[in-house]
Amino acid sequence: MTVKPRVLYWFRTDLRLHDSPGLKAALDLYPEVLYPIWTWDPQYVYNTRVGPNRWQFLIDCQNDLSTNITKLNSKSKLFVLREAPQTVLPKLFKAWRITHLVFEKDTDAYARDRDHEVTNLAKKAGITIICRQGRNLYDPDELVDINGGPTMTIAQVQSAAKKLPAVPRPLPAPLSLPDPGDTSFEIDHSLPEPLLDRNAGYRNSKDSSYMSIAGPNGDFAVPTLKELGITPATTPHRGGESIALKNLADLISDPNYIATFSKPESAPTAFSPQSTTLLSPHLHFGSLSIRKFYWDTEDTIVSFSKRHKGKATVPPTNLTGQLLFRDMYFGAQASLGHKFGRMLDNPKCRFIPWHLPSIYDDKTAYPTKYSIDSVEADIWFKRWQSGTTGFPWIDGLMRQLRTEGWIHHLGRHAVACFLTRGGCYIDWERGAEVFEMWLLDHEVACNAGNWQWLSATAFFSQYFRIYSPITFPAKWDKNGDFVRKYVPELGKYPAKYIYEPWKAPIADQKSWGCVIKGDGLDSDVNGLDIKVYPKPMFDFSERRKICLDAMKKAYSVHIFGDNPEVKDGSWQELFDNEGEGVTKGPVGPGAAVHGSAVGSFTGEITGGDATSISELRPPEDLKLTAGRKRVGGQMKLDGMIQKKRRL
DNA sequence: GTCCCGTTGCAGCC
DNA sequence: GGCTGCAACGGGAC
Repeated sequence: MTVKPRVLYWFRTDLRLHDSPGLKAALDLYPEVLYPIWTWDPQYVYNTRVGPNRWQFLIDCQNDLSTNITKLNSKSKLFVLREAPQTVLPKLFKAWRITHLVFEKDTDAYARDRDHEVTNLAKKAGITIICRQGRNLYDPDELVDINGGPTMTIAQVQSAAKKLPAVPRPLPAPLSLPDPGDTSFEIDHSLPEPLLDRNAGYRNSKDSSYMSIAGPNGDFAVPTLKELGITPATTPHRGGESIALKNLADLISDPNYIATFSKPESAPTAFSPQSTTLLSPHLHFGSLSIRKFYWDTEDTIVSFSKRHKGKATVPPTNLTGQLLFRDMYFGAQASLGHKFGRMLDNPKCRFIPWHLPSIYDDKTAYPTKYSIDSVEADIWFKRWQSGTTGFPWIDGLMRQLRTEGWIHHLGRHAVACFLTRGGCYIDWERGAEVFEMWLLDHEVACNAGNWQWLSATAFFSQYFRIYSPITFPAKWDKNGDFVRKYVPELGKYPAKYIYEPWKAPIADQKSWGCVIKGDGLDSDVNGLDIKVYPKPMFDFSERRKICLDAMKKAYSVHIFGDNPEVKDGSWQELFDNEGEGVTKGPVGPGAAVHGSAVGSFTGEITGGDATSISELRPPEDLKLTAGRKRVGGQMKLDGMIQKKRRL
């Protein structure tokens, strides 16, 4: 007599019912019972840099999926387990007499480690594992095999794709699901190791209910932000398969938009509506299938092309091309693993002696802190993060990112170029950490890849192409509507001064209700009803020149993350910094410290509370690491007096 | 070795 | 809106 399969379907990055190759494989087993589960690991919840907006988006996705599962089977729903998969799954195998564990392939470096461990545990328990690829157009591992290494150009992806099977058509959502079995169980709850709580800045209470495996009511319900003790989300963008499919359908109903889309020509200043699809968060959480996106788009393009010969755009600038870039970054990560997410050991990432370099953990080689080689650079970094650089375009973008969790791709270019090779000369890993915390659509591979691209450390090398925070936005938005929306204190400024308000005469500034003054810490002027917007934190053209020279030098040295000089510190001898030392900070690239040695101070990325635009806090709120205090006209920094720079 | 190209720069000129 | 010079990179095709 054959035993009917009892299946655990483990949802991870596929929070949907449509086009789920994994779910189809599970149903094809004709199981006796099927438990749709999600494991929510407290260790991950506390230790991963994630702001309230992304948690909320995930919770939206889970709630929507749970509702949709119940529609297929009134006894079923998404069973959320609040324990690490590595510990809870073996217990479930036993308690629920499971025969099969089914999940979707995940090539993220950390996910591979986790899945490897889970697979071994399942094997030990005699469980059959079924794993299907549904996260990318092409299986990243196959892409890498065909390419013969990490995919570093879009041409490599396109050429490898030609040799791979066509992208499969999306699968329909199932019409019914088998019953879940008896969900009662008696197992010991494994509490996580002492928690680091990287998101303490977002947490307004220490929850205890969270620490129960099946939730406070024992019903495996999706947790709420309140249960997680996290401040409410501020983003208007909401998650879930239902919303994703509706948004996609709305876009597809405009074939002209779909077929003539060209990313470089889409305005980064557009909001309400934005100029791109804003479907990336759904691709990240899997509430939208990439194959559904691809084929709905491709079919629309083909049909449009028949009617309008030569008018449709093509990859890589068109919509399907955007998906190829996603696969390119996944391919790079699939090949390079953990080291793709950082400079150290990364053979493709150029070494550049940025300010605020990472201090890598000796054991894991992960950056845990950063070295404050230049106090001024740390202040620039915090001002960048908080949207108080004094450059309205940069600040508007960072405030949009912080409150809404999404900014246009070219906006990301602008702020990333500004932080790294085109302004502050700060380590791209600092920027990537902030994006990781705040972006709804944060994808490890795409984030690390794009930051390396923009910092011209990998993928891209024309470092002399620098985005101006003044002329670039003006090209799209002469009137500065974007700035008026996200930097409302400048709302009354005329278009002439909207991107460089410091050039306006003081009397005019006053009459427009906002004076350009200080460094972002000032909140009012003599208690009058006049707002304050900071002076630019540096002379952009001066910094541009300094960065260009420094990049030229770094390119001539030509060493990468896996060069021994990077690890042993002897890279310093290769860089002739002509006196621009560790503590000279204010101008020029600092002689950064990597590996063992540590600068005068160390910093850590912390979350600020995401509030509405009008309530955004100054950079102090983001906990200036070096403990900045106002002392007269000077900044006191843990005993060091740093003369304030004036333009 | 040379040439051409690379999803998304800028300023000045016409 | 399109062109060129800027000072100039790396990889691949030939």
